[in-house]
Formats: sequence, C-alpha cells, structure tokens
Amino acid sequence: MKDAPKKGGAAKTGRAKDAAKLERVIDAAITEFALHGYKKANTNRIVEKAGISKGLLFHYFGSKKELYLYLYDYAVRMVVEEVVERFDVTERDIFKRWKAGARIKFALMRKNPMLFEFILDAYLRASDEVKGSIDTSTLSWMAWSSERALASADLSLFRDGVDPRKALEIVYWCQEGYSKKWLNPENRLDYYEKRQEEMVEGLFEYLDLLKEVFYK
Amino acid sequence: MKDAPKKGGAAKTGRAKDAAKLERVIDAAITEFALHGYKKANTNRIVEKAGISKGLLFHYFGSKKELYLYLYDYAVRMVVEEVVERFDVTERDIFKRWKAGARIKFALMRKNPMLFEFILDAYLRASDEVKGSIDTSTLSWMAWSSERALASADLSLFRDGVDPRKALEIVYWCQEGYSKKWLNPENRLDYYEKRQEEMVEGLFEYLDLLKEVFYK
DNA sequence: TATGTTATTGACCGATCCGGTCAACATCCC
DNA sequence: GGGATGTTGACCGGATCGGTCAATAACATA
Repeated sequence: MKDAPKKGGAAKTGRAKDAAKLERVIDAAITEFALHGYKKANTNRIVEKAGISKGLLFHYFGSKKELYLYLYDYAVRMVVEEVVERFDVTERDIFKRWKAGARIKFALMRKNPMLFEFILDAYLRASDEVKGSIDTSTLSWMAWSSERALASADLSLFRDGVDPRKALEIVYWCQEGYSKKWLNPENRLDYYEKRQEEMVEGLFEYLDLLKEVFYK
Repeated sequence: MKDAPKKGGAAKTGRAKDAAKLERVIDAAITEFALHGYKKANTNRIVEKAGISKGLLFHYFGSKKELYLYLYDYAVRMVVEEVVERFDVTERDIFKRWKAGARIKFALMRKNPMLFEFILDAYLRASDEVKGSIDTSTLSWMAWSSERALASADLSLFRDGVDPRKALEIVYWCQEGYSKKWLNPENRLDYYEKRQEEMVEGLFEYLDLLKEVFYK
C-alpha cells in the first residue's frame, strides 16, 4: 500500500483559497474532460488554460482521478439543483415546457458551456479507471430527463396526421442542431453572457415555427 | 536528406496484391482517422482491426502520412464519382432532391460508414503535418454540396408563414439527428446491407412528415 | 527437392508524451 | 526575522507510438 496518501475520497479542494482561481480550474478541466474523455484528457492543457502551475493542480486535487470525481460531483449537483428548482413539470404544452427547459439549459451552459457534454461523456464513455466511482443511476436519470423532457405531454394539441413521437424527436433534433450553430469554428461552444438572450430567442423562432406547423 | 526513400508521392499500394486485405486496411484506417483525427490515430489499432501485421501496413503505405493521403484521395474520388454520376440537380422539389441525396449518401456509407466523417475531419481539422498536402478546394465544395444541397429549390411550394431557410435547416438537422439513431451504443455507426433500406425508409417517414407540414 | 523471390510477421527501438513529485521560491501574517 | 501557507516548473519514470528489420512463410520456377 505504497500510495496511501492518495486514498482520501474527497478532493482536497479546501486548499484552494482563491475562489476565482478554483473556478478557472473547474472550467478548464470540465472542458478538457468533455472534449477528450477521461483517459485522453491532458492535465498540462488544463493547467495551461487555467493559468496555474501543474504543481498547484495536484496540490488542489491530488490526482487526475480525484479531479475527475470532484468535477463529476460538481456537475451533478449543479444540474440537479438548477433543474429541480426551476423546472415546471405541470405545464402540459410540450413547446412551453421545452422553452423553459432550454432556458435552464442555456443558463447552465453559461456557467460552463461544456457541462452537459461532460456529463454525457461521464455517462456514456466513463473509462474503467473511474467507472466504479461514479453513480450512473443519477446520471441516467439526468441524461434522459434533462435532454428530453417529454413525459405527460398533452398530445391532443397536435394536428391529425402528425405523429407526436416523431414531432417531438424533430424538435429535439432541432434544438441539438441549433446549438451547434453556436460552436466556434475549430472546436466547440463559446458564447458570452450578452449573447445568451440572442441564442435563446433564435432557438425560439424555430420552436415557434414547429409549433405552428405541428399544432392544430 | 536522410529519408529519401520515403519521399515518393503516391503510396506503394501496388504492393498489395490481395484486394480484400487492402480493403480491410482501408476500412479500418478510415474509421480510425475519422474517429481520432490524424495525429491521434493509432497505427496499432489499424493493423489490429484490419487483421494484418504492423510491418505489412508500412510495407504497403510507407508511413502514416502516406496512408492518410492515400485514403484522402480514395475518399474524394469515391464521393465525387458517386455524386456526380447520380445526383439530379434539375429536381426542384427540395424534398425529392433531399431523398435522392440521402440514398446516395447511405449507399456510400455502406462502402464505409465513416467515409463522411473522415472527409469532414480532413476538411475541418487536418493536422499541420498533412494540411499542406490536401486540396481543400475540392473538400470545401464537397463538404457543402454533399451535406446540404439546397441551391435552386422551388420556394413557392412552401406554405405562407413558413420561412424556407429555417425549414431547410430543420430538415438538415433531422437528417443528422436521425442518422445518429443508427449509431451503435459505444461509438459510431454500424449497420448492414440488409438494414439500409430500413434506414432509408425510416428517414423518409420524417421527411414526409416535414414536407406535409411545410408545404402548401 | 533445391533455389530464388515475394509476402508477412512481430519483437524491438528511440523519440515523445504525460501523470505525478519535489525542492525552491513567493507571499502574507505575527 | 520566522513560520506558515501558496505556488512554481524542471524533472522523473513509465507508457505510448511511428517506424524498422531480421527472420520466417508462401510461392514460383526448374
């Protein structure tokens, strides 16, 4: 048992006094893991992007694995809090519900644009090294309910001849496709606070169009 | 000039007498490059998947770079031939045109499911090592014309109040989203000859639905 | 069967990469 | 000054990966 000092479950984030710095690390690390997955994620890129030294990263988190697990916890807590707190499941007009969901999602993406990709990756592709330590039951719930909140929609609102299941899939695909328009040329998403409203409004134009043609 | 023997432009594929074996290598390599990009693509995985030894791969292609360039050439030729030969640009009903395009695309994907991802990656993310050697003008044409063949559509067919540009984007997103349903759980696409018709028909159901609600 | 030719193998090499360490330096407080 | 705490980045050892090459298999010719 030569690596005893590394066993502690919780990351030693208490050592990070500078909140802004910690946040930069979290952002950089979530993006890195989301982009490359656990195994191929590179701690050098993380510290470079976060603007700290390599030693400090390991001073904060102990190891790559502990860092990952900390982020996983952070991400889950963030989404659960936000969704549980804000999501109205009683709204039966699926388009209104969808819009509310999009608002929540975009708000979270402002905190970290890669948050959902990170969670999805943790759920779908977790490496063996971390697989045992993450709770997939919470993840599976999130992956579904946050991505497609379809249950208990009022299907009577749809026009005859329109299969609601297909229609909802189409709406889902559109939201996905629309989001991609906001990715930067090389790799992934980057948008800023001010453009969030623009982004939301843009999506809503498509949702309105679909609602118009799908509803009676 | 110590590496003179490696300079030859064309890969020494003439050495590959066994056509089936060569095909296996091409398939495996295209998939590998499409999945990981040039730099991170791993020749060990390629030979493993193709069922040949490492030595033979380099006997055929000389180097990773030459292999990549050969594949690039192969992919471009394949798409150009297929598209030029089969695509009817006179059809002005965008949905019919789209269906024809989807058929062509799926047929090509049967030859190699990762073909388009490979081409797209070559176009968007070519590494410095190979960037200079690929002709992006052809690629950019392909990337656009093969992915979204929108030009000269008859917009008068759309219902009033439906923005054709938005509608076409939606159709595009749906085709993308639908394709994803055919990916295998872990990573990417795998489907077999017999399921191709099923795949095409499934997509057409969505296209028909969209045509119905978008057209007058 | 003997001999030459070509196809194929996989252990191995050297360069590079990357998670993790640690001695040293900086900063702050008493 | 002196101790505690925060921070650095050169460095280590192991793993990875493109590429090599001596050895062997498979085949052809005679």
